[in-house]
Amino acid sequence: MQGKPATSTRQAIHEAGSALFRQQGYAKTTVRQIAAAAGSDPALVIRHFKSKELLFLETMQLTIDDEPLLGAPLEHLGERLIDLVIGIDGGARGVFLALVHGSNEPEIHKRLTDTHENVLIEPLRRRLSGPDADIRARLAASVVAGLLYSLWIARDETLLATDRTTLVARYGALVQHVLTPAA
Amino acid sequence: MQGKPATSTRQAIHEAGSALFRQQGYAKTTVRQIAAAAGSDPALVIRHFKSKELLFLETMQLTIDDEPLLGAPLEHLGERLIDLVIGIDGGARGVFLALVHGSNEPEIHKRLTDTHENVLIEPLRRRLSGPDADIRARLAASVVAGLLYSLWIARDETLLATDRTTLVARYGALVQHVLTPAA
DNA sequence: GTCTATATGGAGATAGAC
DNA sequence: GTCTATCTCCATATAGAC
Repeated sequence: MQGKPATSTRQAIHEAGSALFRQQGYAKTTVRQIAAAAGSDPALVIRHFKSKELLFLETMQLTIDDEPLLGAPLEHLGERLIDLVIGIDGGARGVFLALVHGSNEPEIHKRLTDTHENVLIEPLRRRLSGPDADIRARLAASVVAGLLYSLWIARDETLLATDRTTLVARYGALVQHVLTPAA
Repeated sequence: MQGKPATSTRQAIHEAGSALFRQQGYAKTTVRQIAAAAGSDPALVIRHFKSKELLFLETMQLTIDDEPLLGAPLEHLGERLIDLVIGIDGGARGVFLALVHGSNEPEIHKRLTDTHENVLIEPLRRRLSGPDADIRARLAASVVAGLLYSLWIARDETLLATDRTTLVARYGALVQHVLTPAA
């Protein structure tokens, strides 16, 4: 593995790190494992990314595709968001869990907080108006995060086995309820 | 520290471990730190508790005082629960966070799942009736967990700074909404 | 850019004298 | 029951030859 161009090695490390962090989390993943999985060695990992933590922060990023939310009618925003969130693929779920489990580390915690703000709160707030738009967006984000907590962190087997349509309808109605300003 | 009775040493280790796990989490707390804080040594920690993990599981336990919930009128259950949960003291909060952060470890994850079931879901289900009592209790537990997530895990500064009464009223109404059977 | 070898500093757990 | 000394294993990160 000597003649490999730099960009390839860097990318191989990036991909190996991303996969291992998602599967095992920050603490249990070692620089040696990443190097082995990338067909490289520990020194290269550090040389390319400065430290294990920086590699983690570079690979563990979550974004959301706004469009389904921006395009949805206001009165179906709750259902739409829950549908989006339940449909999140395994990769993004791994990133979320890695951030949560690793958030003992201050830098990782900061990333988790920013992600909560950018992925959940901000897209909602953009669709709301009125004096308490901000607090309503934050409360709704809490409710959505609660579902993620139950499904992925605590792993409530009953909810995991519940029909998706039911969950979207019932939980979505709840989110809708916080989003709607008091009459 | 030679003449100390066994029960004292054991208890000192128990207390030191409990405090350190709550403050620093599982991964960052070492057996050596626990021993030092207890005025003892690493060998005694293992001798008394078999392993670091078993000491963690023995010290990191959460329970809830049911009475305020059992005594509350059904139509104020939501508010009552949110009031209870927001008032949780720093010690219990530390235990919760240690369980969440440590839940990469299978045994710790099991403890977190059990705690979710026993502390949130079960007390609610006991107050509900009807065919979908179970699912309503689980959805309500999700909503409550969402608040814990926002306040303690993601640490939404705006929500943390929000007046307790407002939070109890608004978020409690939401919980109440899931708890109430569809008309 | 790459990789071998190593520096440096821990960790959890155990053996065995007191 | 207690503690000293140590075993064994592993980590992140770096130095320096190619």
